Amino acid sequence: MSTTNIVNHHSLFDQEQDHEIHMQTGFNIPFPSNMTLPPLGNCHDQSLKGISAITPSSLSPEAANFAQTLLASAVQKPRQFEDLNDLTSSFGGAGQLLSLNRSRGNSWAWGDQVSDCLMSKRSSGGDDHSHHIGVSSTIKMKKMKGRRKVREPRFCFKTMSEVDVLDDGYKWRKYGQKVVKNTQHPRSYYRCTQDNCRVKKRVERLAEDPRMVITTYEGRHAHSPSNELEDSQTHSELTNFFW
DNA sequence: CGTTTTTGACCGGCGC
DNA sequence: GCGCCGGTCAAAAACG
Repeated sequence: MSTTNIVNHHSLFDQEQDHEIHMQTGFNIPFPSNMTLPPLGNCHDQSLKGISAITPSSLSPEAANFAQTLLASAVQKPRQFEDLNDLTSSFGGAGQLLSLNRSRGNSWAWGDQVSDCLMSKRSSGGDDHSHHIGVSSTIKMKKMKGRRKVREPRFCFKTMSEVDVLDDGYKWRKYGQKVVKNTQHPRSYYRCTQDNCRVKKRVERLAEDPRMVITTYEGRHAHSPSNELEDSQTHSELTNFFW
């Protein structure tokens, strides 16, 4: 991952919006200066609706963190991305973040619209290889009875990678694996090992192209990644910028 | 021996 | 209401 030179990152937004984002998300959001607006990518995969990023190779931790931060921010502040149908950024180093794109509405970010997506998906019928991201808001329903459902913001991105689990700087514990219909590859479920951190992520391979990995994050970390990087100090300035 | 993975059971939502 | 399906639990196994 050595030197992911994300120098020159300047915000696409004005300072006021930057500040607002920072207030909302608690994150500083650096935007690469070479971001462009590619044509709108069409993803037929329902699970990719919402926000997704396409990467040609495995993500460097920095790039993955950037993707998380940026996308989480987009989930939080969908309106600010309204003008930007897509975002494209590229990284040097280990991984390249080709494009970040979102479909209108941030469908997967907000629970109200999830059902709509499900219905439209179901109605499409046929041999669509799409598979939805299930409604998982009923966490611990039995234990906490009268607790209201809370929809955590989530986002996903697609990566060309040989390894399933991308190193994003966080520690994850696998808690489940499931074979989803019409796919030959199982879907894995991970939870952040940090105490009191309920962030989950799921990893699966794209049925159409097994070389592609779809990583879906749900929730946002309320802590820094617990990396055991030896030279974390040298990268700390970069890391701190992200987190 | 503490932590993580594996894996079938279980649960709730949804369509029929 | 029933069955399918995806998500989670949890006990046992595997790991280091």
